[in-house]
Amino acid sequence: MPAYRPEEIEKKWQAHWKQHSTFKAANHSDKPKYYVLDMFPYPSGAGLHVGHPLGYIASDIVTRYKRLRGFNVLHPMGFDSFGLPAEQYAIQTGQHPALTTEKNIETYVQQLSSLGFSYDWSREVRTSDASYYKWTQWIFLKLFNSWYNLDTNRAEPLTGLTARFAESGSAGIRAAGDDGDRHDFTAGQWSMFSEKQKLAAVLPYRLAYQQDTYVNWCPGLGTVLSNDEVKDGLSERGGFPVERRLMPQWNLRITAYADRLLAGLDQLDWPDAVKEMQRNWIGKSIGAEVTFPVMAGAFPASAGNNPAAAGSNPAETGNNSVEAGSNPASAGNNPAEAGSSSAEAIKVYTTRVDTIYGATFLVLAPEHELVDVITTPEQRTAVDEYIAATKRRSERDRMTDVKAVSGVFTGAYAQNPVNGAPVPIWLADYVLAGYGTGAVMAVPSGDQRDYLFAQHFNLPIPAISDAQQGLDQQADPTKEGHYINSGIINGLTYKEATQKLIAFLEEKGLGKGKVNFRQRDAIFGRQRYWGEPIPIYYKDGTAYGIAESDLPLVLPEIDEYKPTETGEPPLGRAQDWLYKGQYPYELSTMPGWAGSSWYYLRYMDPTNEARFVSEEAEQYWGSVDLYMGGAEHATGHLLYARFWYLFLKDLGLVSSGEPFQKLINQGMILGRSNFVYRVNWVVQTASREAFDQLGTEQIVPVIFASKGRLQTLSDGTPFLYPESEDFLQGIMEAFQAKYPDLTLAYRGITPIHVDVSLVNNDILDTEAFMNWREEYKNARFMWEEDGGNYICGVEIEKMSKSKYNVVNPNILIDKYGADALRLYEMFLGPLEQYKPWNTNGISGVGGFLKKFWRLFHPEDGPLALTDEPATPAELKVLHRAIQKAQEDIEKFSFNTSVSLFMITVNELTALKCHKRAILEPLVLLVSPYAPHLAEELWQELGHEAGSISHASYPEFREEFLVEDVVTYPLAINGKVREQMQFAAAATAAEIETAVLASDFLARHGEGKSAKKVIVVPGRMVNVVI
RNA sequence: GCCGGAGUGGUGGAAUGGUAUACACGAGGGACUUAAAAUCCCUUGCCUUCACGGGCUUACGGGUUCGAGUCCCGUCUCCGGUACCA
Repeated sequence: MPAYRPEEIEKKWQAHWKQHSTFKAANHSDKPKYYVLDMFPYPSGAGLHVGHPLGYIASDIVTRYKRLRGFNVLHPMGFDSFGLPAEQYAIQTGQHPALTTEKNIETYVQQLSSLGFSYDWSREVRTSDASYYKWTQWIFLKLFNSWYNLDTNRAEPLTGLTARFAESGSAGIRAAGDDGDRHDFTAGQWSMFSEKQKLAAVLPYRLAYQQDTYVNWCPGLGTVLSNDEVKDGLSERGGFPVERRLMPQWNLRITAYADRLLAGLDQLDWPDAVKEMQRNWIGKSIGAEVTFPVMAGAFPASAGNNPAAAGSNPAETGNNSVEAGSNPASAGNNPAEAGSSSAEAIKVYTTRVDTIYGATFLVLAPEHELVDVITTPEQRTAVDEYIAATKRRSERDRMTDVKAVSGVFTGAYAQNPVNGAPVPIWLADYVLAGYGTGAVMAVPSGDQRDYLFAQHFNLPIPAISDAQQGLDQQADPTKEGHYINSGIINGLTYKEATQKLIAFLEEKGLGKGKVNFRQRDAIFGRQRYWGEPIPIYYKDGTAYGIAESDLPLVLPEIDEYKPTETGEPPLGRAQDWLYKGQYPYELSTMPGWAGSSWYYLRYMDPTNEARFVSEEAEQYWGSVDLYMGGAEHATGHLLYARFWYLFLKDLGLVSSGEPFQKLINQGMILGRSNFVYRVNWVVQTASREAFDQLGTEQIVPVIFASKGRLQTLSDGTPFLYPESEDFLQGIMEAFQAKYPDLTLAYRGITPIHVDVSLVNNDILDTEAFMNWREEYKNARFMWEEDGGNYICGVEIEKMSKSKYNVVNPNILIDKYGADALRLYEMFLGPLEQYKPWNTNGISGVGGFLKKFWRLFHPEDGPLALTDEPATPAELKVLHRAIQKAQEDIEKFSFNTSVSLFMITVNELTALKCHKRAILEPLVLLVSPYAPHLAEELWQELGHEAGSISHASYPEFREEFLVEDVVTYPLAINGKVREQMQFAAAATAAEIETAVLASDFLARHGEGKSAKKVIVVPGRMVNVVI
């Protein structure tokens, strides 16, 4: 083969690999194992753009490198093939989502194959295949039939729990979850329960449980969404508004694992950013739960509509008062006498129990269950109105409107448990029903939100610490100093006070230390069609798991993919879809993250029909050694997958501690958008008649101004240079001549995205542009003043179809080859960094590949290598390359490896080296990056076809790098002035003597003498004067 | 606000505390060619000088050090995440 022809050799080797299953991995081997995993894609209709393969290329390089280093590597690929877009498309077109999905997967497989990835395709999984989701459903049933025992700190089968119920009732059982949902019973009562009652009693213990839950309901999509599927109050897919709604939902008790998910992060080799995001998401906080008893009876201060209006107005004692008397109890009407304790009590959660003496009011979430009970008749109307108003405000409003203070007084008072002071109870939507107890003790001097609230409603803001400052301006949450106005903790420090208060509250039974998590249980149902059916049926209104032997529960065919007329999920349309012919199935399906939470396990043993993965395969492959994927999955997929893994581990079904040992987030490749600048016109008619006469013809000239014709204001508004406006004058005059009844006026410039394929080096192909859009076919251009080109504007944005900046890898592969594309994507910059795409640079790596080829095929002739022994200079080039290529790949620095290869080839070209002894090892070095080229050359070198994939990496030998002579930079006070050569063996003292003996100082020392000489052996010499 | 990360030529970027700007793109000049493509050679951080050379430069201001793009303190800007979380 003469010249380098990627289009020929790449097809040849891709076919060879496929035919010979070159990359098939065995589940048994004497070699050490290595598992390289890519986050599997959702097969969208748009196919891959150049940004998608970045991570796949990097992981493929590691895979091929590890094979050369003697590992048995598992490197699979599959498809996360359940999902919303296929279903939305199905609703519009009636086409079954399975068909679109199948078609899209075909495109993906074709695109991935054309990049030369070394996947073991025999292990491909698809989450929408019944043979796969059978096991997703099976894991769900395991969750359904398990509970979390806090005494053993792990999940256990439900059978153990019911056995304990039968023996000793519910007493003494500590289970993860909310005890408030459960009821106490004795063994005797349990034995008297009906089956239905037993199941109802067990339900709140299950790890997969059904409960009325506040959900993110998205009317636009007709389904609920998880928190990580909602961005800024809109659905991530489609951008529809999302609202809060109370609905019965399936949940997974991920909160049982919060502590273990948090602790496990410490051992993982993951990016700090991702670990930190997971920590924040789990949101562990250590604090205390404190009980404030509600005061019963008509309370004098509640006579008015607002406590501030009543005679005992606490605010009158001063917003900034530091007197103990700022407590309403000391005001005129002493409520402590009027009210006595009632049966009700409000539990608050606080991380700052030390500030409790500064708690001058309580705030409940509007959804709090006691609101109805405690609201006084006088306040009833105001409270009802406030609750209604809160409901009307969508989640979105609440988020964009954070600063606005709103709230309402309930008329009720509670008693501060540490000093008996009555504190008014308010409602406000800044308190969230879903966190802590849904109630807070407000400490306006220590918390800014409480401060703003107190200020707005004129409530007192007493200081509680001698270190607090600026309370007339804002809250001061300091933990420094000593407490004041604080009863039993006066004079104490933060630590002392916290301990003393918790002890005091625990003794009185009014509080206890408590750990809280921000994380909620994961809502597991979606009211959609294209997902795994939840394997639950209903008998007499009670949920039962279907028998494992009846799995998979196959997704039924339906006529339309929309909700039913009665508002049930699409599965409600399925005809005769009943368990055992009589019991209705659960109609919601699993969320998108169900199938992706365990797919990496299925790859280990993808066709096993008896088990989700065989014990042997699971134990052989263990956990994933390298997981490559996008940072957008930091708190979704990566958390859920860890949760499922810990659960499976509790049941003894998997053997490692964590599923993904090392994680790398490849950075996003951004698009480089091009803009043209259209001149805007306004046409004014003299009369209505003049306008009517025009008809429909296009009369406004379409003019585009080149970038050099524009200036941009600091806010980004573009406008024409005045001299360029003269250009428009002629056009306006010509227009005037043609349409005397009309006037044409210039009204600024609008930048418009232009397809990047019509642009080269920011120069617009104006011919192609005019053919691009019908309305541009008569466009005129204001060229650059000098060159006569049309220069486009540039912006770096996310790649997307609507911005016309998507670059299709297929086109680049056709033009430059897959090896060039692989190299170029790696060459762009550090893997983890966000970086813009610029197709222009690819010619550089294209040139490199040709040069590399010419080392073997001089003048693009036939293979012509000599068997001459290599010179020291050539060996040095080779072994430096071996050393550095290894180092770079081990630290995932692929961009520097590519430039290393370029330097190496440049140097060998300069040395006119065509020696087998040098070039054969070089083929191995390059093979992970440019596998097709390497295969071709390897075969030409006389090796068996395809054998390079399992050859051995060349061995680095230090001795070839040893130099006899080292060139040292000589510096004066850190500034390099000259170079000098020394024998490699020279000692620091010898070098110092030689430098001082030379005329170096005389020439650069400004007549001063050396104070000190620093010699760094092998590095440099610095003379201090 | 809080938590991460990043600021180096016209551009993407390189640099275990030790010669800043490797490698590549782009640009300019030249060779080959009827021409173009392809290929090859030279120049290319800024200022100064006919030249040799000299000075300056890693967002900005300080500091540590014989020596700082790299470490420390402060400021600014950009990107990502997250938030009435009590």
